[in-house]
Amino acid sequence: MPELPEVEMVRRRIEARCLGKVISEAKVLDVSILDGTTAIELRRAAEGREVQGALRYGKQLFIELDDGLVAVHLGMTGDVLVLGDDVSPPKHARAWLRFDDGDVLVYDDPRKFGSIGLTASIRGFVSAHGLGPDALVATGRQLGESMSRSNRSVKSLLLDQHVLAGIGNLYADEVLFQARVHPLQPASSIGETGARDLARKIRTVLRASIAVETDFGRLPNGFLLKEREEGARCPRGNGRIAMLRVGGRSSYHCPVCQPLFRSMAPVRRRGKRI
DNA sequence: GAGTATGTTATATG
DNA sequence: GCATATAACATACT
Repeated sequence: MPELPEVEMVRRRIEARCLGKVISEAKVLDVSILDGTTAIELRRAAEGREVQGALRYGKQLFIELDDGLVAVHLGMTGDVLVLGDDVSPPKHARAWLRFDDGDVLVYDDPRKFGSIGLTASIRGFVSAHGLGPDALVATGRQLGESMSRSNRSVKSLLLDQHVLAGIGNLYADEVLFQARVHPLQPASSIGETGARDLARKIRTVLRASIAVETDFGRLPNGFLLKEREEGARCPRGNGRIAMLRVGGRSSYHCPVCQPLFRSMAPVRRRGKRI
């Protein structure tokens, strides 16, 4: 489910359905999803409060209450549903907020990699977690700065939330395909121009997905996500899609469109002499 | 049973 | 201590 565009969809859902509602009951069904808080604390923070906003930073979601924010991370399989009183909750509901009008906001998460916590401010949360700039607003300069001083592969950097917040495995592949960059290309070889182009492609790809409500089938032609599997035809007609592992994650790419250029000298660390 | 999965982080390694 | 790579987390599905 959840990379930046999917989280943005959830944010919009909450904004559309929950704004101005007062929480009558906050219930935690599985405490293992709580991060840095307890069920008691969450109740105290939420019950009787009004939902004033739904915000997002990278993949992180925030439900703004009168006094503080509920921080929700969807992990790998998390989702937030807003259901009527009469609808039975999904099988893997882990927590819910019931509103005074009977609607229920349900946090559903089969694999329980997600989390729910409390925070006083987004600024504080972002700095405490060391998150990089949100992928939708990150500049080429910011990206180039991080890339230039890393010996890692460009894909590992795109996935690193300390560098850039919001890109996950699927969108990383799409961005690299659009930019015609091989996932294993050393980040330090990307250069200023390359980083500017990557930053542009990141915005294009994320916006395109949000525009089709993350329904990959409705993406325009030319998007890898429409058919991201080994042996599929390259969307540009240049060959077959191949898969390799980068940092333990499957990485689909077109070896023809995205050749690997070997390679440049690694970044020299401080203090090293030849 | 084996292998895979949209994420993060603790732990290991050099 | 730092940069980087890998294992582990829990569950469902092919």
